[in-house]
Amino acid sequence: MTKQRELILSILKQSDRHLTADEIFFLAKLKMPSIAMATIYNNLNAMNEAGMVKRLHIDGVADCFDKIIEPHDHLLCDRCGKITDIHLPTLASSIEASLGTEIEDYELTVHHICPECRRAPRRRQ
Amino acid sequence: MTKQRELILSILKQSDRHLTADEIFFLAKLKMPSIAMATIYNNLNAMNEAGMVKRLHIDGVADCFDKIIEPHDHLLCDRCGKITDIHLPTLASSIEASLGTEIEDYELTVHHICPECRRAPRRRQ
DNA sequence: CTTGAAATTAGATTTATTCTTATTATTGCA
DNA sequence: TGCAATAATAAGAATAAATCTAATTTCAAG
Repeated sequence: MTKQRELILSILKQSDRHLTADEIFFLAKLKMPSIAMATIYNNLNAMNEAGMVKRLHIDGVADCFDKIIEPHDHLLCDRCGKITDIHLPTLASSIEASLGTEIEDYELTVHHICPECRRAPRRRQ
Repeated sequence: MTKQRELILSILKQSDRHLTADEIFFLAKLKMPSIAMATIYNNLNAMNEAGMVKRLHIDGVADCFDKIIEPHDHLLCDRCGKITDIHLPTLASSIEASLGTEIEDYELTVHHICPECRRAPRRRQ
């Protein structure tokens, strides 16, 4: 565990949002000005492989990276773009039951219009 | 509905796979050599917005485009990368029930190891 | 203190996608 | 039919995310 990796991980852990590589790069540079973008990607990719973080693709946005606390899915508001974590604990097993076969993992992004946007519609900033 | 759009749509409809913009471009050029890549993207994006086709992001691969017949999800083999369509008709309503709110749509990619790969393991080609 | 392995840096490169501008096709209307 | 207005396309330049390369640095072990 290098200093750089520790830094990247702590940035992710301290954030309550999903960060892009670019945002992580910016935040990391504040504490370690010499850090390179390649290091960000090297570490994020390695940690993604190792299951320590999760790469997250949301349409029309650069890939984000998510700290892993417990398995969860994402709820995306199609109006404002806000992403909320959701927990659907029974989903994996119900997918397995439907398919009749064991699964490794899944990625689920649910689209909806969040309550705020229902009241006061507004395009994605 | 322009000739180009018709062509792109027919290519998608005739395919049993998910095609990348590049593959569509190649196939379209066979029938209409003057067609430009920008036209492929313009039309795919427009049709994606209109809900006629669906942009599909699979990790590590260029975005694919899927004809829309009926709502379905995708089963990805983590070994060979093969994508299979799956149908989980009750999922949307069970997500709605879990969340207690109406949803617009969802995207689900299930990861597994396909039967062939279980027998004779092999990396993604 | 050396050595060697592993990680990092810096920046060039790649590649999917979008943008721009000029051109072409299509439509509505006189 | 002719002509203006509109929309779509073509071609290729531009962009930006992500990866790769090669040189440098770090760090642990002897």
